[in-house]
Amino acid sequence: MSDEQVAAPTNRRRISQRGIATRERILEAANRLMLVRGVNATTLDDIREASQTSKSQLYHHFADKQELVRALVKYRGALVLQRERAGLERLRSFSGLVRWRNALVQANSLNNGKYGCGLGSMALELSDQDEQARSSLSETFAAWEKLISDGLHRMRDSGLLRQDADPEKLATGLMAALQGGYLLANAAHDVAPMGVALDMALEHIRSFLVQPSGEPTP
Amino acid sequence: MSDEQVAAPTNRRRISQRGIATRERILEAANRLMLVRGVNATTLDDIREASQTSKSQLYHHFADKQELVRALVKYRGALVLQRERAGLERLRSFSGLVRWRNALVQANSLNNGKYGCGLGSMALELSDQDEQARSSLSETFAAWEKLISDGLHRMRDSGLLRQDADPEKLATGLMAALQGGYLLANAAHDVAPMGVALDMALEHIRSFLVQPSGEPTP
DNA sequence: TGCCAATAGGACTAAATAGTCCAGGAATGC
DNA sequence: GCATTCCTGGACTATTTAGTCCTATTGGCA
Repeated sequence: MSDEQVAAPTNRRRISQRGIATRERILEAANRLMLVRGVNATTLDDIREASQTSKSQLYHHFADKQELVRALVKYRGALVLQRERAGLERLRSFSGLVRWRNALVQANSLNNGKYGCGLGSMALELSDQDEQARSSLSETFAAWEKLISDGLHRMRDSGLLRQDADPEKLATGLMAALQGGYLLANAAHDVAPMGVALDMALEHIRSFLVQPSGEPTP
Repeated sequence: MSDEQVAAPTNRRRISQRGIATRERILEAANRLMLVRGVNATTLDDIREASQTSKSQLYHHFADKQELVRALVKYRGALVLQRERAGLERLRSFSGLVRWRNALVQANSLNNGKYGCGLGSMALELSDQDEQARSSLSETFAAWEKLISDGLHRMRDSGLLRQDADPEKLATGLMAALQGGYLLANAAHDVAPMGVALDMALEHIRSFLVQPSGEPTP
């Protein structure tokens, strides 16, 4: 309930609390439905019903479906970044990365690998269909990677990582492993490949530690 | 023209060459269109037009759109495996992996990262929508990974890889890096992240070489 | 309190799209 | 070469779905 700004409207009209709440309800419903069914397979009537609103409200808050989808891209991006910021902004050690990895794997295992990453699935579905959505998603991925690479920079600055470690490339590799892991887990309906993929990326990062220590990643 | 069996029909009816050719033409058009627009965003009329066929032919060869999509999943899977078999079945050295990586990156760079992997994009779009398609895709991924892990087994047996290398896990990690790389490249419309992701996976494999040798991956 | 814009409800329209049907032409087996 | 089955063309229907419109209600503000 602390994320009202996540759904902040962009227009200049006078706007009431009730209107904001409705808009939020629509986005929340779209988020839920489109995560499991995909964007194109979700109809506006589905969203209308799930959000307990009406057609006119949908079109009052969003010009058309495309604009709703674009708003959803931003909405989801803000949610993911909010969540990830919480988990990554104090990252200072390798074990912190392991905890981060475990949290993601555990969350995904709750639904047996289904649905995957909300951003990744939109990325494949929309990238070749809506340039604006694509670039918005691309920015979100970049911001997400930056959260990781910032942490790796801190680790390098504090002498944990060798100087020849490249935080940006390591972050990109980790993100690819994460997204690829989501994808394979989704296809297999089994979280295992996601764990394997993330472990590979973590091992790679570990190889840049100044003094390799600790157990192999679990 | 050596891939007629790729589109082999499954029914028991008497079937003519002409019928096979039409079916093939439909699948080929569906393949092309759905790669760039996605499955759900491609209509049967699009396919009818692109394949120079008629509605009745579509429904003569496929019960409905879902069955066409399922056939496409198999068709694409067969094409990918055919291509990958050619590139992987003689894999015996680390430099062979590097060549394989370069070929994939180069192919993807031709369209600036767009469209991604035909299997990966279907996986995210269909996995939560059509259980049959999902399991078919999952099998194809497994077969693809096996091509890789078989090669890694050969490398381990010949003493190139250390005994503690786990070919199956390494193959899963490599596949995740590949799919995640495709996804990020598609979102960014830039092939670079795909290269970084594959390099990470290759470095990881290289760390299991008995005597690390050669230049860093390009 | 009363005005006015924002919000809500929901029937309705238009367009897109999946799916059906039938009649005629082409292969194939006997 | 004839009958049977497959194959093709395209008009047609039914359904789904995006998008519109009109009326009623609510809430903020002078």
